[in-house]
Amino acid sequence: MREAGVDARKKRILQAIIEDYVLTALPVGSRTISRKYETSLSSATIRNEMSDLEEMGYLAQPHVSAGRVPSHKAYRLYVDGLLQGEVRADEEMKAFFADQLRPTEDVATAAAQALAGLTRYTAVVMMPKQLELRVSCLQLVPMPRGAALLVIVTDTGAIRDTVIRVSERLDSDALFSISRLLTERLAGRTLQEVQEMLGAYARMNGPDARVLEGIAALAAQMEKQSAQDTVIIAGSHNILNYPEYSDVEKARAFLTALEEKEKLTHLLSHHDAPFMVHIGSESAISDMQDCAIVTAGFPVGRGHRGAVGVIGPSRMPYEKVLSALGAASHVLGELLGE
Amino acid sequence: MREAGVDARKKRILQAIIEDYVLTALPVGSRTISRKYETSLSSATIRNEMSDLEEMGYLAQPHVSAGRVPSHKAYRLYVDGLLQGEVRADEEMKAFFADQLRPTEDVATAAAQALAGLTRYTAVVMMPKQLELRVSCLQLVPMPRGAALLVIVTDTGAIRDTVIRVSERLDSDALFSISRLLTERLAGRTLQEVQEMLGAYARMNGPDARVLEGIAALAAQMEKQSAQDTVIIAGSHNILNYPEYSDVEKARAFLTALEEKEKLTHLLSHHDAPFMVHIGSESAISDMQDCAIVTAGFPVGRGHRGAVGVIGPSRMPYEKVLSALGAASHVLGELLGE
DNA sequence: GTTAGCACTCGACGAACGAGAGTGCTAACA
DNA sequence: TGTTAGCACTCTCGTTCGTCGAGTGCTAAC
Repeated sequence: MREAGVDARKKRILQAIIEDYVLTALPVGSRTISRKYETSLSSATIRNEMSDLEEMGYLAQPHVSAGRVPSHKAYRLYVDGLLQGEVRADEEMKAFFADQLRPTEDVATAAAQALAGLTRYTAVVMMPKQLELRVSCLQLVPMPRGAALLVIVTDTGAIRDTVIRVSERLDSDALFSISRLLTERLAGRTLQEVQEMLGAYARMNGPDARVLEGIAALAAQMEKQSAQDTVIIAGSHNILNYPEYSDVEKARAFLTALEEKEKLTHLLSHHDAPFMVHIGSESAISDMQDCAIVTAGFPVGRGHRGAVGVIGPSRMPYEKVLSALGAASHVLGELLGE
Repeated sequence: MREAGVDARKKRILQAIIEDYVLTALPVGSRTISRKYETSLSSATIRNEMSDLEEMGYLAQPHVSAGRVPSHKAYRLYVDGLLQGEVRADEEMKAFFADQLRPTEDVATAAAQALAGLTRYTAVVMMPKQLELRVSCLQLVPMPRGAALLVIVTDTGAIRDTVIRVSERLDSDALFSISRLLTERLAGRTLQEVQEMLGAYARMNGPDARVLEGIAALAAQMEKQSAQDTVIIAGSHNILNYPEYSDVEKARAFLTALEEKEKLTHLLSHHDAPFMVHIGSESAISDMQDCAIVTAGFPVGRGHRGAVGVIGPSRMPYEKVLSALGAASHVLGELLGE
């Protein structure tokens, strides 16, 4: 083995192969490259180079008389090249977001949907778990027919609500007094503490124990939900648009794998670099072997970080996806960071 | 044509064919029926009967040497028979619901998910549009860092909220005073009126016009959403479990058709009988030609009716689906009716 | 180092064919 | 008159075989 390096020309050829394959999903032959990309070289020359690249593990042949297909290693080289450069945030994506800024918790959902819609891939957003959430405000809003909406707001701005039954006698002023009392007593406490305190009260208190029970239940639910990373998925069946998944069994396996969110969470929660790209088997999720997962992190306050990602076939226009992700993570960071 | 009727034996045979076909999705031969169902008759006899049934339009042959497949007309006869009898509400389904009674608006979502999970088909819930919604209460809940959660509750118990920015000077008492004032002025008004009134105020009022604008925007959004029937879909990719959709193109067409909710809405909103079954082309949604849609209505108050439905291949265990739907509509009616 | 030429390989596609499933028809039977 | 056995017939499915074409690797010439 005299020459082990990937020289500039090999790199150009490899890039051409990748770009052609991303477009067509068909093995790329030497003639195609010679015609469409490296017009100054003949197909024979390209063949020699391709042969070298195959030996180095960057290309593979589905069978001997087919063209070449880029390997995971090739995508990796290509993507690393992209990540070296500046990732430019996609302006279209940013504009898309700007229109529908709704600073409630469901920005994450909106972001996932926007990303899935624009990239035509599957998008995921991971919101990290938040331990030790402290109650900031607690309010009962009157509703018709002896009901009330119980709202809990935490110091991080998380909101959760539920409808509870209350005595018909309580009018809106009474509910406000109760709210104020409860907020005074409970503000600054963790959800855990709130549950404990209310458990104690509820056993003593007679008539309006229902309210306290409702609060305890909501606090419990809120604590449970916030104690684990949550993953939001959008555009899951975009995958059906790609020939890689023209087999229903594969598509089903993919969709089922998406439902089991643990692995996805794991992948998304170890996110140090601004962008990460997991290609093929690197992702360690079976049923997603020929997928790539491109992710970007964003701050959500208190030093925690969430992540947003796009899942599609390894054959993916990484540059576009990266810039869309850049825009999404930027906007999410602005909305959800401190 | 001497005898035009479907006598009892023909009916039994037809039923056997349908039930076998529902299980296997394979054309049913005369031998199968003679062996598994009508053991006292020979296959030749069954063949004669099947031939008659085919002539009457109840059966079809994919090709001459295959077994028979029930036609839409056959399903129709079968289903009409079922609908004559009592539809027993599925106890498992009911129990499932009882566990997670959450009387907020997302019961509809929960119902759809439960139904999709238990039937393994696609489930839809339609909530009818509500015109002339009147505000019952309006409340600002303090949030950290100069924000507030604005909650609007209507006389029907519908809730919508959004986060708005407010002056940092406003503490929870101030917000309550504003809430009380606003509720006094606006309670009983329609969402339309609220928007008009606030538009007028906001132009005059200086500093806290933001709050009024926020309310007007939320009222507008709420009015827009409630002015049209909304459809909630769950388990859309359950369809991939059935051989009818082993072709990716078909599956994709189906999923795309689901996204366009107008036709679905139309189908679900004309719901007079307690149960309705649309089979095949009856449903008039292309891309769902070999589907059946089974629906049940439920009351949502004010004389309006919502509907819950299950969409799957025509080959469907109608009895089970009907009883699951019965349970779902019963529970939804109890939670959402007056 | 590059290129033209050529033999070779392998998958896709279509035709031919046998096996198997299921039918319709006829004739015999109760 | 209704039921059944028997049989010829039809059609699909899977297999095999041969052809076509795309694309390669190798060699020799530039």
